[in-house]
Amino acid sequence: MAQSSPSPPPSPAESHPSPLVEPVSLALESSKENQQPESLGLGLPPHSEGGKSTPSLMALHQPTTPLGIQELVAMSPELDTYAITKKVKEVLTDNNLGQRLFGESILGLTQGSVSDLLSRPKPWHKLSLKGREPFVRMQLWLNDPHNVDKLRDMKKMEKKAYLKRRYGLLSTGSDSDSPSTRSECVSPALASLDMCPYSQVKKPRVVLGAEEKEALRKAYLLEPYPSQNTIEMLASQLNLKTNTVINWFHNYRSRMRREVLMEGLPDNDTDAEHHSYSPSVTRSPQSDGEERRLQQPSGHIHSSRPLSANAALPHVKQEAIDREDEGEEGREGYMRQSRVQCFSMAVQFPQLKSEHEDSIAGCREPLLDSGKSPVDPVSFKASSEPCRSSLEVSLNSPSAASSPGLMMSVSPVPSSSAPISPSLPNPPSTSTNHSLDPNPLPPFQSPKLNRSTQRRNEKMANLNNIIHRLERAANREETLEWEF
DNA sequence: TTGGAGTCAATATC
DNA sequence: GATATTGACTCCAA
Repeated sequence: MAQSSPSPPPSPAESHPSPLVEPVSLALESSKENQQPESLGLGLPPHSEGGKSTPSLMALHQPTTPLGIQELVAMSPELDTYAITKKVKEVLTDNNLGQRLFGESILGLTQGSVSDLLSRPKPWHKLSLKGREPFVRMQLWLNDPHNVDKLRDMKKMEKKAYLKRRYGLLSTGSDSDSPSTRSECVSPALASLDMCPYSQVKKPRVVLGAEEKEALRKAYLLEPYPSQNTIEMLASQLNLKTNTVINWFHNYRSRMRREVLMEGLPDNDTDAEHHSYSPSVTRSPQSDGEERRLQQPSGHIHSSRPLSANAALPHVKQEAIDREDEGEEGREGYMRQSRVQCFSMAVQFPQLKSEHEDSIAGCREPLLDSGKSPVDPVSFKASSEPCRSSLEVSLNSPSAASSPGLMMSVSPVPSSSAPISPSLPNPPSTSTNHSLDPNPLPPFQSPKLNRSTQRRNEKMANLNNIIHRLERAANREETLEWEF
């Protein structure tokens, strides 16, 4: 915090992420001095509420507003999170203002969170109320004509405070606003010297090695939702705590899900092509919602009842479209298409199976190349879910050739979880046996789109490979040994 | 109890 | 030094 006692955040009652990061009262406060009502609104899109001020916005114009940010969020019309983050980044960059300052002063978030938000904003409709809060704050801030000035002032004050602290002009205990203060205190060096009270509570951060991550990714490909048993085995094989493995799976699912949400964004400067989530290096084409809906109702997509292709695909398409979120036609349409395409490819799999009974070795390679192109985690649940409870995974490190030393023995249940329908109508611009072809599409798109498509297809191929293997195992009741 | 969402904060990278 | 990544954590809902 730049100020030792910034004015209280708009909603004192609600949770602030950290005592260290208390936002100033942002635009709410600014309304006291700049009574420019139209500039303080949330930037209502024309379609929302007829473009008129909502009660929340009206309240914003009153300095004594009793409304907290949560109320504002609850009453806020849909905001374009991408546009907001884009604009915020622009303003911050143009004015040489850092994410940390902005986050702590305006959003009440730490730098890492701000970075995350700015580079990977979720669509508004995918956000919880709490998740929308920062975007409302950003919008309010953007609408404040003096936003930059205020932030600059804070920057100056923060610098002053820092210098004072640094040169002992201020008692060290008097302000805890700067993260640097704390980080100094908890630096490993100090911690190890027991010079800091925090050292007694702070655990050293676990840093997973590349091999461990790789192994976890591969395990994830097999079981995105591993059983306790699997987790424990993974943990012991990798010499990690079970909690670490659990956390890793949580985080990975969550982050992959978010990557999926980013898929098909319009070409703002957070172009989906350019900020892929590193753990996966690539992204997945399906969303969480899709994942769930595909495994839902009467079961899974892997119905044991043979479905006619012609019946299945339109149904799936319709379902995907029906449940797809309203609005954002461009993005969503794009995502929709890829999801449907991916799904339809997945359902085609049984057909492929017969064509590639002996292709396990061949299939393995793309799977193992997960650093390059892991399968869509999100969609994977849909595909793997039926097998989930039936996958017995055992790890035998010594026998594995690759470095993490992991081997899984997969013993799926018999065919109740098995395959779906055979041939489906081919999605446009894909070939009939594309699922094992890493680059099935002709380069008919722009280089950027083409790369994206290729990547997506690789992922689809991987997904199908996995499904293929699971299906085979299920059908043959055989045990597959999956090498890591 | 489990999983998703959101976040912190240490660390890595630019 | 600023930003990105990521393991860990809290909260909440099912």
